[in-house]
Amino acid sequence: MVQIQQEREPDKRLPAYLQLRDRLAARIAAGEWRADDVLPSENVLTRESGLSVGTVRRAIQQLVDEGLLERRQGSGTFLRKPAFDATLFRFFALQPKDGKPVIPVSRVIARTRAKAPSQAAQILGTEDCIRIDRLRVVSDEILLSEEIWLPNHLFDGFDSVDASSIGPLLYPYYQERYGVFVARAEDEVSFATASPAQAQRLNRLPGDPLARIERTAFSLTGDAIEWRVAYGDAARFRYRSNIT
Amino acid sequence: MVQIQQEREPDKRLPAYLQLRDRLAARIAAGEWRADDVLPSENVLTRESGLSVGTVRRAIQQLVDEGLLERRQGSGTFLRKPAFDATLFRFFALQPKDGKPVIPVSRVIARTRAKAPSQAAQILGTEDCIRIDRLRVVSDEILLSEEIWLPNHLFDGFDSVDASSIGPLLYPYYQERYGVFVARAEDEVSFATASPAQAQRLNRLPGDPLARIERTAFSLTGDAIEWRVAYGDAARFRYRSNIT
DNA sequence: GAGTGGTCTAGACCACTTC
DNA sequence: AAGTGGTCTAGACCACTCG
Repeated sequence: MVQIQQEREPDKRLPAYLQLRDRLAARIAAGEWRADDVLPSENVLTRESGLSVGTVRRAIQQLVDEGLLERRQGSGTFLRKPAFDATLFRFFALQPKDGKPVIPVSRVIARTRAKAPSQAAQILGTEDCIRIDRLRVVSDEILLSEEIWLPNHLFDGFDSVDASSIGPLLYPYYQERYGVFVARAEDEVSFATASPAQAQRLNRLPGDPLARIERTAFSLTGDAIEWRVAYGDAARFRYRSNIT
Repeated sequence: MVQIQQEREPDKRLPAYLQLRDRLAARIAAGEWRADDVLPSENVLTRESGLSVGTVRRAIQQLVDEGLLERRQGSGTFLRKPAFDATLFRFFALQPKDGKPVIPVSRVIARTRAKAPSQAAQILGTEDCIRIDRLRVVSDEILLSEEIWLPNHLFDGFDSVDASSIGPLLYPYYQERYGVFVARAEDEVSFATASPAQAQRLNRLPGDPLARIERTAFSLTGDAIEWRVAYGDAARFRYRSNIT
């Protein structure tokens, strides 16, 4: 039932530091370490790999830059918990200004195996998908209505696992149960008006302005592994980003 | 009239590679090289600085990561043109899907020396500012209405320079005329409805839905040097970003 | 004090661009 | 062929954390 996402064989033509990065990424995806675990030290990796410290450091730094690892001088290199499932919500106005982001409760409405809409199918590379409909709720107030599409071949059986075992954040769950590690995502924000169905779900009126957040999530190998679209009250919406 | 932004003296307690990065950043801000110019090679910088190649490379890599420089194997290290003044517009729906972003024409409405609103004053660290009001127009269609605040002490005389000499992009102009190099920016997207004045400017109706983009731009030294807020038709608005 | 990561050296060799 | 950046080595010493 559960299947592990295959990491591609490290390409021998790639520089050594990238090959090591890929091997480490594969071990992370395979669940060898849990969030906040210490990875082997530079010394150990140097011996294991037969490379010099500098090269090992470069492979590790690569994964730090990708946001997967965190280094602490004097203590070690740690696996970071993937936290950006929560980032959608940091951007809503009701979040406390400076405190930790509140993670909304999930209320799953439906999970079905279904044919993905063409946009999702094109991005995910298959029509055979699992669809999840859920609401995100903070203190009894409905914040967001989400529709999530997953390729069935990676998440076989997701439509029938016990809902209570899933929890409010999906990305850690993807990793634990399916070995699919979400490394980065692309968001597109736009504005829309509520359809009657959306209005009912969000406890608003048809025609009310909504913020629309469309997201594609990518694995460590760069493959799209989830497509979702979320709607919420435009008036309370706030989205921050950095440009370089 | 024109004054160059002072780069802070490199802190001797900082690692050598960061001190070199700061010195290079200061030379870039001072206008020593223009966009697409070649910077001195690793070899030259190694001799000049008395550091080893590895350390010099690290300083350069830092500036590459910050988006300022670009390295091309076999030819050299080049100064990139700051291009993200145009990024606001890449996100509007009327942009060609895959082509190069269209840079809208600027129509400056007013430039005045004025007291900044409290938010801008707090971010910029002064109330004594220059305010610029302008429209951004693509093929005779009004896309955005912008209000830009600059600290007067950095941009002395900006309210009275010849408007025709400025051009559609401000950031290159800041660098050329005032030695202020915009290194990064923070955007915040939210939703609003048009006031009568905004509606008139944007050729829309009062109460119409608008996208609001608020931006703070930072110099190489990390100081906020511009605050702006822009409004445009919500229906055509589209904003993309990457999460890691 | 032992172990960790952070900085730095002084080279080597390779791949690529340019003339 | 000369010059550039890209990769890699095999160390050194330092700053920090933790038991």
